Amino acid sequence: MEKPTASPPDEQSLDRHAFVLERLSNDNHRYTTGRHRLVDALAGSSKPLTLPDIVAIAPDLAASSVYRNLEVLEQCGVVKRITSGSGHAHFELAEPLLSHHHHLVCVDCGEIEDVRLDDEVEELLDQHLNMVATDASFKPLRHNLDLQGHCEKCQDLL
Amino acid sequence: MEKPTASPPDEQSLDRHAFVLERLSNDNHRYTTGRHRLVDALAGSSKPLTLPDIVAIAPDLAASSVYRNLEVLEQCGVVKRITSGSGHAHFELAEPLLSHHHHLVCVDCGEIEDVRLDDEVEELLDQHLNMVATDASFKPLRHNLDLQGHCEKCQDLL
DNA sequence: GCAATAATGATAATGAGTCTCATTTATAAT
DNA sequence: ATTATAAATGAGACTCATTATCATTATTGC
Repeated sequence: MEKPTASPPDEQSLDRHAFVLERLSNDNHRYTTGRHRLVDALAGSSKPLTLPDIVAIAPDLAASSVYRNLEVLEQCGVVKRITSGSGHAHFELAEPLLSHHHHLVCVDCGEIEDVRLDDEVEELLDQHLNMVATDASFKPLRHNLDLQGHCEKCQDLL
Repeated sequence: MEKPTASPPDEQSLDRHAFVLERLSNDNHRYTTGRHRLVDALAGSSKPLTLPDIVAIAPDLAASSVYRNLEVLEQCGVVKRITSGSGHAHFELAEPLLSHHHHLVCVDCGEIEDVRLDDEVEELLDQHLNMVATDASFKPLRHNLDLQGHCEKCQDLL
């Protein structure tokens, strides 16, 4: 066989997998097919996914392995965990793989959507956050900003 | 006896309790001594508290009742729940009782501290968030912003 | 005071996430 | 290639924060 991959490896996914491989290797981890599939599932979605979402997309992945791998990938900086409180955590690709953005969190159904802010706003925000962090002797790593409210779907259900 | 309260009821706490009473009454709930104690515990701390924190401060409160009352108070808009992912949720008084602020979340020990941003930054942020929400047909209720990093205490442990 | 109703608290139940461990798979060395 | 070494897998047991249950107790309206 030549290359009967289900999804043709476009340039983007090549870059992505190269990046993931490097991050994993740096920490003496292997880029197994299970992890590959997990990354593909996350990359294939425009929204952050829960564990049931992931298993629904890739039913042959074992839940326990997915949880373990999400943790490994999170520590390597490949995956970001979003804990909005209601039930399951959500997961998405981390910042170098997905550009910096924030979330619209629906308080009704728990779904999460991505949004991006203007660079100038983001920059101003960062400056001020660094200021207040310094005042508190706090060493900042990253910031999270989310907007809670009602998503379009849940507004219709009224 | 006249007024042998442990903490003398200053003006602030009178206001606070009047506010809580109104919010509870509006929803046909009673402002019992247990709920009073819970509000006092939250009001007496400069940081958001976990359930173990609360029970440590007021050991005569039953955990199950505290959880139940936190939920009731949350729905009445008196308490705000903060879920940072690591173990216990944190709780603090909600916005009308505590001025608008954000959080420094320590990724090592999980402690949460309050920070306030300049009004102008906050306003600009709100404007932009409303804009992107409108674009996504999303009805915003509130925003959360937190800075993750290492708190002063945990930096010393290196 | 006397219903009617809500709150309490001890305990059981839930469920998302983690741990275990025997088996499988991938890397490294010879 | 073959083996030796180490990591990954997957099924299920387990944890533990949070919720639900329910009999008892407290509070409010009449």
